[in-house]
Formats: sequence, C-alpha cells, structure tokens
Amino acid sequence: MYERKVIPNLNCGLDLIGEVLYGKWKIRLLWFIDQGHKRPSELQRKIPDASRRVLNMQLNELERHELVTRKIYPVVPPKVEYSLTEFGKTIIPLIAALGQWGDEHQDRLRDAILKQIKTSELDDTNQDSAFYAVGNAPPST
Amino acid sequence: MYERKVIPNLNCGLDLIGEVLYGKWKIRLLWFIDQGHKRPSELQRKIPDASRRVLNMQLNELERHELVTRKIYPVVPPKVEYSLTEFGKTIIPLIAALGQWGDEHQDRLRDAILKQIKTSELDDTNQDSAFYAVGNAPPST
DNA sequence: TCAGATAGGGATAAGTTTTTCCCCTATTGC
DNA sequence: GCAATAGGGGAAAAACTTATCCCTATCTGA
Repeated sequence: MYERKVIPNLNCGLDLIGEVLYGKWKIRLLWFIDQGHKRPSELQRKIPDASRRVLNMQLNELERHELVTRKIYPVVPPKVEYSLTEFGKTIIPLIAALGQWGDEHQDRLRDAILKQIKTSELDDTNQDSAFYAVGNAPPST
Repeated sequence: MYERKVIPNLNCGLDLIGEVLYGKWKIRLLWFIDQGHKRPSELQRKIPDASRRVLNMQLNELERHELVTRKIYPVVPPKVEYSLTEFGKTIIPLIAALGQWGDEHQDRLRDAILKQIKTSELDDTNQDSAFYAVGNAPPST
C-alpha cells in the first residue's frame, strides 16, 4: 500500500473535511449510499467511470473515517452492504447544497471549465506582462 | 504546461463544483480573499504550507473559472489584488458551512484521520476474509 | 466444464498535482 | 554593483491518485 510522505495539516475545520472528502469518487459514494444503493456492485454500476479498485479503496477510507459502516453477510456468493453512520448522515445536507449550487450555475460553470481546458495557453492576445508599462506610483505596502 | 489526457465528466452539479474547487488550496484561497486578504504575498503568508508556484496556478484557475478577478496596478514594485466576483461570492456560504461542519466534529475527525494514517494495514486482528466461513443462505440479489 | 456473479486485494503502470529550483521584470536603497 | 521588493512562469522532480491486470473463493446456470 502507498504510504504518505507528507503529513497533512489538520488545524481547522476545512482541513479536516478536506481530508475525509478528498478522493475523486467519495462524495458520489456517500450520495448514492444515502440514496439506498448499498451494495458494492450497485455502486459500481452507478459510477461506471470509476474503476472497481478505486471505489473499494475509497469505501475503505470512508469506513475508517467513520462515515460509513460495512456489513458483511456470511453468505455465498458474498454480500456486503454499506450504510451511512449517524455521523455520515450529517454531511449529506452539505453535499446536497454543493450539488444544488452546481446545478444552479451549470451553464456558466460548464462554459468556464471547457474554455479553460481548451485554451491552456493558446492565446497570446492579453498583455499581462505590462506591469511597468504605465505609471510609477509607489505600492501601498 | 501540463495537458490533461482524461477529460472530466461534467454531467451533474457535483461534477461541476468538483472541477472548480479541486485543488489543494483553492477553498482556502477563496476564503482568505473573501476575508480581505487580496494580495498574492498576503495569501502566501496566510497559507505558508503551499508553494508560491501552486498558489499562483490555482489563483489563475479560479480566475479562469470566473470566481475571482485579478486587478493589476501598473506600479513598481508590482501590485496585484484579487477579489471575488459576484459569482464567487455565492460559493462562500457553502465553504463556511463546510468549515463549520469540520469544526463541530473536529475531535472525532482528527482522531479518525490520524488513526487511519498510522494503521495503514499494520493490524491483522480483524477477520474480514471469512466470507464463506459460516452459512450458505443465498444472496438476495 | 466453463462463464458469470459476488467481493476483494497485490503489483505495477499511467495520470495528475504539487514542490523545488531557477529565471525574468524594474525600481529603491546601500 | 548588489540586495531587496513584488509578481510571475518554465522545467524537472517528487508526491500522490487512479487505472489495469491478474489473483483469491464459492455457487449457479447454461
């Protein structure tokens, strides 16, 4: 397994929530589990762009962070169900709010994101580098 | 500059907000800019763990995503000020809510995160792998 | 007998982000 | 002439995340 070489800061609330939500698919996992899609195979069908492997890894992390629990049924073929913990449930309204903000501004966001992806430094028409071109008032340091 | 090889999904609001907030320091940048720390050097002092380079890169992205604007004063030494756009301001309440959630649960979160970092598979006392050990009831597929 | 469903992990490769180091601008002060 | 200041970017390395491939195991159904 990969071992971190840089220990994260855990000073403020933003650091902390950043740690537990960081990961390409975690928010979606929480969301779908909350919607009642509990079994790993269901989640994998819901999030087909993610590899099976990574979903497992991120589910493990969510479990270690106590946002979800994993229940193993001793049957065969195996059956496993994830559920949100009470703690995990408290984060759902935040995710909902994020999703809603994104939905409300989706046209604008999509535009800006696509524009940014495409024009990764193709254009030269802006003269950012005219710092010293005009005046010479002292900076208000 | 690095060029993406995998184009991101932009289907739902969560995808979109994920794109614009993804980046180790972006949320903090937005937060501090909102608090009135506008100049790059101020921001760098506020976020000493980030390299200067990365803050610039992420500020650029925030600008391209229209969450902040950059005002250049043609003086010397250079003076630059970032401000939130009206659009950028609408995301602040969300960030505040995230930070608050993190603060409210900080002890629990810190515990869980540190535990997870330290016990990256050191312990062998759990028997996860007893899938087929017990019964044989059919799975409720 | 062999594919498929179910759940998961190890090893390695590929992709992406962040850090580090060094360079540039132009002026002021020593 | 040299350092400090303020803002910024290129190149390469390091750190980190995600994808790919292949393996475990048992039972069902074709």
